[in-house]
Parts: sequence; structure tokens; C-alpha cells
Amino acid sequence: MAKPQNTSTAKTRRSHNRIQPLLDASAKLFANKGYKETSMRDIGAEIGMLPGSVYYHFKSKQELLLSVYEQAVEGIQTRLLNAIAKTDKPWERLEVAVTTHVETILDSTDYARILIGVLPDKVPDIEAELIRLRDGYEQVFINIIDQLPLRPSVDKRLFRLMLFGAMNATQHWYQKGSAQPAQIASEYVKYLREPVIS
Amino acid sequence: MAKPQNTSTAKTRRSHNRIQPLLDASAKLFANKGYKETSMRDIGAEIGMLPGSVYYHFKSKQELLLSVYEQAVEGIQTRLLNAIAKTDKPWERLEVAVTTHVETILDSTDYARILIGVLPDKVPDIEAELIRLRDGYEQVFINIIDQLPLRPSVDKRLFRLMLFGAMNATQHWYQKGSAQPAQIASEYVKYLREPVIS
Amino acid sequence: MAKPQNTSTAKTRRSHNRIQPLLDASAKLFANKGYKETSMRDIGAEIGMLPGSVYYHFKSKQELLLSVYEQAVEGIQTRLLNAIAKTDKPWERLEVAVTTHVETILDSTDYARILIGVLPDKVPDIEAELIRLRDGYEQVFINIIDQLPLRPSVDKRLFRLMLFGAMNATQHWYQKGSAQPAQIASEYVKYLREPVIS
Amino acid sequence: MAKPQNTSTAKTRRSHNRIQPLLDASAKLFANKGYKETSMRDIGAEIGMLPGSVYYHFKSKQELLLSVYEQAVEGIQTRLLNAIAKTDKPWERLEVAVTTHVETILDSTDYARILIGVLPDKVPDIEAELIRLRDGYEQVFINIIDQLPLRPSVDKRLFRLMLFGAMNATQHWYQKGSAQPAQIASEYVKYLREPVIS
DNA sequence: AATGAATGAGTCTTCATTCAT
DNA sequence: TATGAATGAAGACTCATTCAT
Repeated sequence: MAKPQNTSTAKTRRSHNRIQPLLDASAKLFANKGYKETSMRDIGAEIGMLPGSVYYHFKSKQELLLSVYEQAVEGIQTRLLNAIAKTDKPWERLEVAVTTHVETILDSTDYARILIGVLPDKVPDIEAELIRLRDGYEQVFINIIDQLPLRPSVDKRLFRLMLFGAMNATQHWYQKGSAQPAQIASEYVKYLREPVIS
Repeated sequence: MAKPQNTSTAKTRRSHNRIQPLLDASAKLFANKGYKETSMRDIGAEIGMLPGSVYYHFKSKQELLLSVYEQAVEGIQTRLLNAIAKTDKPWERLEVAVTTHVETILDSTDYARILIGVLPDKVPDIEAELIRLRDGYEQVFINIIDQLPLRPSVDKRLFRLMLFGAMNATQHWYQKGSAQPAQIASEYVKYLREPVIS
Repeated sequence: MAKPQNTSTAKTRRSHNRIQPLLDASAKLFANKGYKETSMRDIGAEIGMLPGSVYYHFKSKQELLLSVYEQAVEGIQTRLLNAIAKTDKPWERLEVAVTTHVETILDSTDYARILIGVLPDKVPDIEAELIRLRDGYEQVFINIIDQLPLRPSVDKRLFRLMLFGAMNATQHWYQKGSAQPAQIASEYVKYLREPVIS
Repeated sequence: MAKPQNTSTAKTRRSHNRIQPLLDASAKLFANKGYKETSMRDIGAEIGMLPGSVYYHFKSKQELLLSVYEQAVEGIQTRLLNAIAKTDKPWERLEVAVTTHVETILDSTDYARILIGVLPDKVPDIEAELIRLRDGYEQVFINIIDQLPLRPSVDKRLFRLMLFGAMNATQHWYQKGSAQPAQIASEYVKYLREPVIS
């Protein structure tokens, strides 16, 4: 997912110009090693900054995670909304959405990977906030699925949770070289949309 | 999953029986807080033992995790095999398997939850061993899915990974009171087996 | 051996000057109690610092020892070279060298005592480095002995090892008040230089 | 040095028959790794005994060291006395003594190596006792040197300390294959006895 | 805006020792 | 005689955080 374009004015940008590198470094490390496994020293070192200096910009490690999380959600959500804007057909929209989601959490910047890799319940102090952010994003899926012509017996919430579980799990087994993210995504949709039985 | 039943006499039981409490305590804490987030002090305290004493029984925290993991795999696998033994029909077998898996990781002991909650790549030193154990269990699913009469265009590996992702994710959102684990499971199978489209 | 004189101004001195006190404290404790017997807590306490704080300056106990060892070698070597520069006569040079060595390891700073008191093979991880440093110093003696007009039947290496053994052992039995280090040194040289037989 | 022959009666021997293996194991480990570096667990393991069991035979690690030390002194002393009994000539006696000592601390059992390798001042609680034992042995050398026809200007104590330092240091640099212990020993005596100057 | 220095609580682990059995 | 189990103190080291400069 693209780093969120900086919309701030020249003035604020100047004073905050270590913020973005800091977020990028954190995103990278949180995504690759995990939140707990990443130290403030690691983060600082990544951009040639001492651990104490990081505190000038963020008042705690949790704040850092929160900011990264915010940018991550904003980024993936923007991308998703752009992608689904291209069509009106419900199942096509779902496929595009699934493809976008899977592609984003698999190969793009490190930001989106955090959304799946860092579990809110491992950071109790900001768990609620993290979940709130994530829920905002998932709402897009709720809407898409809501438009789907599904049999009444299908529980749309369960359907979404199933889909999310499947999509997010790709991060744990996907490795470059085998199937492409987009292929995985459309297969998943296909298994749900068409009868799988021979 | 059943804790290995203690077949020893009352006499011999006295000596060995700090191992199992230790494993139980570890399972509980690893499952609830995470591996890294659980300290040897926590584990010891859980059964009224000092941190150093734990080392009489396990030579490292990793060894403890490994043992817990082994028991977890053994337990869930036994349970699964028993469950699917009741029927021969492929789709029924799958449904039973999915139900068993979901029920096990949701409500039974803390052991099975570790299988989903503790990611092997967070414990590099024993990562391979952990994966090996887990793969043994997943093989059962591979076999079940292999027997399914699926359209040739369905990639069985992807099908399984999708299912696993969906099943394991339940652990992150399930809360007692709403849908029952068994219901969730059979819904998931239904979405795959029957056309969801109205 | 002279501690490196601090040439910095009062201003800059403030920041850096915990390193040298730390080395001094380590030298003292390593020399008096031994490497293994000295804890990071001991070292920190010696200069009113908490154990964790020591790690701001040195990344491990071994690094600390290594630095102390380096300063020790540098100090004794400088002192030795200065001392032998005063004369050209081979036996005089040896006597001056022996005297300097013995005096240094007996009464001067704690640094030199470490060279004899801390055996490299007790610190396997940096053993090679320690030996390399020590060898650099011993080379000076090799050169001095090489200039000595000795009977061809004398094995210069053994001669040196004998001398070193004798000199360094003084540290284990010497106590202030009896013979002076310089006297001991010149006696040792005399026993080798002149016939000891009546 | 030969393990001290067991002079106890059949009765006491029977009850103490784990003592000697324990001492042997300790001697081996203390000599190879050092006193502090050897744990009671290491010692027990060496003879298939649990750490707690060792305490049935010795009430502390220090007691163990003390016993090992006693046997070591007894052994090397017996060997030395036997060796020097063969001649009356003072310088020959010295050469035999030096040879015996060096051979013993270099190649024989692990016992004698402890005498040089374990420094009494690292075990303050029994330091005095250890020194007393060692002094008993060194007395033999005092006597031998006393018989030597030395110039009056030679300080016999210093002469002995020099010799001991040289002899004991061999343990730190000697490696099988180069000069033989006996050769080293006789060279050392030669350097003192005959003028080394060409 | 950042650094250098330090803190204090916590991490896993080791080990001499004790003691009931 | 020896074991199994546990203790408690200590070990090296890590880390989020603070703060004067």
C-alpha cells in the first residue's frame, strides 16, 4: 500500500520530517519481527536515531504502533475503495476487494502486514483503539457483502469472518514464487461462489 | 484434548506430578498471553513454584513450549481421528473434522489454542520442530480433503489453506454466547459445499 | 601504567568520563577477585552505577575485560619500552625490563595485574584476542633476549618462559614490606647471569 | 601422580567406595575447567550421580576441593620423595626434584594440576588450609635447596620462588609434542647451575 | 530536535545447597 | 546411599522510559 501521501502544509511538514521515517521503520520492524520483539533501539537504529530521541516524536512505543496502525488502515482502505469503485456488480466487487486485500497484505509496503501480524490483544492498553481502526476498514467488506445476493440462510457475518480468516491466513504461508496473490484471491472467491463439487 | 491419562499408582504419581501441572500452567498462560509475554516467573507462580524450580523439570522455556506443543498436537489429533472414524462419507467426514477442530481450539483445554496462538516463527530455535508437529496434524486434513469429490479446477491445497485460515481465525473473534462452535463449523462447510448464491 | 591522560576540556570531559572510571573499577575488581568472581553489579556499585547502566558503555562483561586488557597491555608496554630505551647493553636491558615488569605487576595500577591474574582460557570467547594482545607485549622480551650473548645450547624460548614464569609468580606470593620488587627482579637476573654456585 | 593408594581397612573402604570416584571426577573437572567453572552437577554427572547425592559424601564444594587438594599433595609429595631418595648429590637431587615436579604437573593424573591451577585465594574460606597443605609439599624443596652449595649472596627463598614460578608456569604453555617435560626441567636447572653467558 | 546517560524493573537462567523419602 | 524436588540468591543482560543538556 502506498505510503499515505503527505497532505500537510510545508510548515508542518518541516517540523515533522522525522515522523514518517520513524513510522516506516517501525512498520518494517513490527511487520518483520513482531511488536514485542522490536525494541525502541531497533527502531531508532533503523534511521540512525538513538532510542531516547524517538521519544521526542512519540511518547511511547504504543503510540508509535497506534500511528503505524492508523496509517496502515488509511492506506489499505484508500486502496480498497479505489479498487472497488471500478465496478458495480456485487460479485465482481467482492473479487476485486478480496484481490486488493490479499495483494496488499502480501506484497506491498510493510504497513498493511501489521494489520494482520500484530494482534491487538497483545497490546492491551490500546487494544480497543486498534480494533476500532480495524473495524472501520472491515466495514467496507461488510458493505460489499451486504450487496451480495446470498441465500437467506447464509449468515453474512459468518461469511465475512470466514473470508477474512482465509485471506489473512495467507500471510502465514504465502511465499513468493508459487501462486500469485491475485490468483489465490480469485480462487477463494470462486470456491464460495460456484459449487465446488464435481 | 485429553491430557494423557495418568496410569501410575498413587505412589509413583507423587513424584512425577509437577510436570503435568507445569505443562498445564504453561499451556494456559501461553494460550492467554502469548509465549513471549509469559515469563518463567508467571509459569512457576501459577503452581506455586519459584522460577528457578521450573528448570528442574524443563531445561528451558523453549523446551516447555515444545512439550506443551507436543501434547497439544497429540491431543487434538487423537480427538480428530476418533471423530472422523464414525463415518465414511467424504463430506460428512469433512464436516466432522471441521467441527472437531473448531470446537477443540475454541473451548477445550488451553492446549489446542496454543497451536493457533503461538506462531512458530516467533521462536526461531524450535521453529522447525514446531512446524513439523503441526504438519503431522494437518496431514489428517490433507487426507480428508483428498477424498472429497471436487471439481478438477479446485486446487486442493488452496482449498485446505482457505479452510484452515477460516477455522483458526475463529479464535480471534469467537466469544461464548453467540453462535456455537459446531454451528460455525457446519456453516463454513456449507458455504463451500452448497452454492451460496440465492 | 599511565591511564591515558585526559586532554579534553572540562566541558567535554563531563560526558565521556564514565568509561574510564568503569575500566578502573573493573580493573580493580578483576585483579582482586578474578573475572568470574566479579559481577556486573560489583563493577557498577564501585562507581555508584546500576548494573544495567554499565551496558550503556560496554555491551558485555567480556567487552569490558577486553578493554581493560587492552589498556593494561598498552600501559605496561609503554612503560617497558620507555625503560629499556635508556640503555643499549643487553644484560642491562634485560635487568631493566625485568625490573619494570615486576614492579608494574606488583605495585602499580590494577591494570597490569590483570595480565597475570586473568587467564585467557577462562574466557573462551575472547581468549584468542587476549592472547594476541599479550603476545604483542611479550614480543618485547623476545627481542631483548634475542640480543643476549647466550651460549648456543641455551634455548631462548625456554629461557624466556622460565623468566616469565618466575616474574609473574611473584604476584602470588609478594607482600609489601619484604623485599622490594626491584630487588627481586635484579636477584632473578643475577641468578641467571652469574654462576649461582659457591 | 599415582592415585594415593587406599590404606583404609576393608570395612571403611566399603562404605566409602563412591568417595574416590567423586574425588577423581572433581580433580578432573577442577583441573580442566577450574573450580568456579565446575558445578556440583558437573561433578555428579561425571560418575552418574545427582548433585544432591554428592552432599552425602561431602558437605560442600569446598570440602570436595579440600579433599582433592589433600590427595594431590600427598600424591605429588610421595612421588617426589621417592624420586630424590635415589641420590645424595645436591644438584642431582634438585634436578630430579624439578623433573619430577614438572612431569607430575604436566602429564600425570589431574590431581597435581589442581595444585597449580586452583589458586587458594579464589576460595577464601579454605585458603589458609590449602596454603598449609601446599607449604608442606614445598618444604621438600626448601630442604633440597638448603643443601645446595650456593654463594652466600643467593637468597635461597627467592631462588626457590623463582624456580617454582618457572616450573608451575609450564602448565600454561606446555603442549604435548614439543619439548618433553623432563627436558624442560633439566634445562631450567642448567640455566641456574651453569653460566648461561657465552 | 536530538543526544548521552542512566534507571529500574524485568528477562531467562545457573547453582550450591537442603531435605523428605 | 542416593534421589527427586525445590529453594533462594545470584548471574548476565534487555528494554521502555526519563531527563538534563
